[in-house]
Amino acid sequence: MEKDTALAALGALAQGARLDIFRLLVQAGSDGLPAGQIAGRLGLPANTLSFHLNQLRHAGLISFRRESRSLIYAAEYSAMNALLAYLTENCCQGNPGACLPPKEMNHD
Amino acid sequence: MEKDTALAALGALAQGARLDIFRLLVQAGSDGLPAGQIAGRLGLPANTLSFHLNQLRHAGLISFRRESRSLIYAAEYSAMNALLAYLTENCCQGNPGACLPPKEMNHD
DNA sequence: TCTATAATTCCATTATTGTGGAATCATGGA
DNA sequence: TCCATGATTCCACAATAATGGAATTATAGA
Repeated sequence: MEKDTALAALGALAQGARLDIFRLLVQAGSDGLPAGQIAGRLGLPANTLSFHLNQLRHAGLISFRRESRSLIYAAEYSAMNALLAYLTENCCQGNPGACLPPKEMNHD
Repeated sequence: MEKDTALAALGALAQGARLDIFRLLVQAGSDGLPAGQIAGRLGLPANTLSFHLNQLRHAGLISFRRESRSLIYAAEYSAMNALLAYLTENCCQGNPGACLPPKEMNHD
């Protein structure tokens, strides 16, 4: 991942309303949520929400699709995972056991 | 993790110089690096570096210890890991297989 | 085509943040 | 005690970001 991409993503997440929006979408899964529903759940004015959705979108953290009159936003998990990887890259002089939490196997 | 803590950490990382500093320390491991060496490697004026180290420290992402005339800074891995966990909390309606990368076992 | 709804864009105001020069503090050695 | 070194704090200026009112665009139904 490029540094600029990571910076854009971190900058997008470093704001209360946007962090809430992003986590809401992360939790919602790939079905996503229409803008109006996000505004309702978080109590944000439509234009303010729109501004923040744009920031998240430009940072590559969310995407949207139109469904009739609604725009449905969803988290971009690949961007999120790339960011997490960037932060921990080459940690501890290449000995990640020293700092990363023990990973578990998937159970599926 | 508290939202405010996550916001502080993200805000601290959402800046070019600080992202470089933090990643340098993550890579350096728990031995850490003296401020002067960080300044040298990243080409930052001492006072500017000091300002950024303070931001990272207040966000809980790094800590320091004195060793003679040097202050040695080191990444706080627990804070980093808590942040990563916060971002992915309850993802995909509790079905993380849908968005998180497959975890592997440690080999040690 | 007229109206209602969902959402966005434009704009001005306010607040926050980053930067580096100069002064200061802390430590250790002569 | 005096000096050199490593680092921080103080301060003012410049740049960037967040907010919400009003106007605008897109879609669908009567």
